[in-house]
Amino acid sequence: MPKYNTKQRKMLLDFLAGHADETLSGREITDYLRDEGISLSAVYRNLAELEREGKVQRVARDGSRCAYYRYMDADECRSHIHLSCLNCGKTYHLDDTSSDELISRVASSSDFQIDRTGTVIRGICGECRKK
Amino acid sequence: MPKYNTKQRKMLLDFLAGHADETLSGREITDYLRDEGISLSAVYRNLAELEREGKVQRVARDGSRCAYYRYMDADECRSHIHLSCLNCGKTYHLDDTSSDELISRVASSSDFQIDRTGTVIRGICGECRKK
DNA sequence: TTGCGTGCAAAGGTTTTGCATGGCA
DNA sequence: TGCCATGCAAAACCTTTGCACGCAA
Repeated sequence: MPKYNTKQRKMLLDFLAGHADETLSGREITDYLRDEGISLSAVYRNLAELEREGKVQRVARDGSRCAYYRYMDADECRSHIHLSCLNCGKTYHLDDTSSDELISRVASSSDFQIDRTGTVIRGICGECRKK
Repeated sequence: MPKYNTKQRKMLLDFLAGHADETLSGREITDYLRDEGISLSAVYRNLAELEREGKVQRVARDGSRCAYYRYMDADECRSHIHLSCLNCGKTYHLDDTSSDELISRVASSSDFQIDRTGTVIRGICGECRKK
């Protein structure tokens, strides 16, 4: 938990809040915000801090070399499983009932306890499939 | 597809076959095999080739900066979903029936088409939970 | 013998870190 | 004012690439 609420931290949180459910790299975030006055290292340090606080989730994309960050603005994100579109990068939420069902089904058939917040199911979303 | 079957490629395939269902980084693999005579770049080049051939899957682990590689020795790996233990790193296989069910359930409740081979569900396996 | 694959070293890209400075409390 | 967080640059790290040599066919 930081002691000072700096202008950089504010602008980063602002930006992330406006881009919830998207996954962005440190580079991408900095590119968006550089003009407003934040350095690459400040972005990384703040993201690391936010991750520790549980407000940001660091996710890995298979093809890519760098890490991506996802903002979790509400507690709702902690209770259900996330679906990430391989095409557009957007995050979708599997509703609680389905999440519960999925978890208990896997638990009973394979003796495996799914990590709710940690797993990201990959695939193609309905939007992208239409195209 | 390579033209020559070099000693390095053979030893890599041998090693991977003996470590199926584990996820290993390029560095780790090289550390195991360096004494037998293979360089880091040869490991990476062969892994890239094997990935193109579909024999190796490159997976990203959330915490880590580097890529991990998983050997898929049989076609069975292409039909079902994988479960990866966050504690021991081992890969488990969700049986076909459960995989199908899971996929169709998510498809109908969220209009989301799961990528069978691409998604890795994270959690804790039965073995590790006992401890 | 031919030319592909290797080893080495250097380059490339991402993330972290050290240190002096500036800004929040 | 005190000291935390920033910016900059350098370092650390993983991966890719260029080039000359060695080895598989």
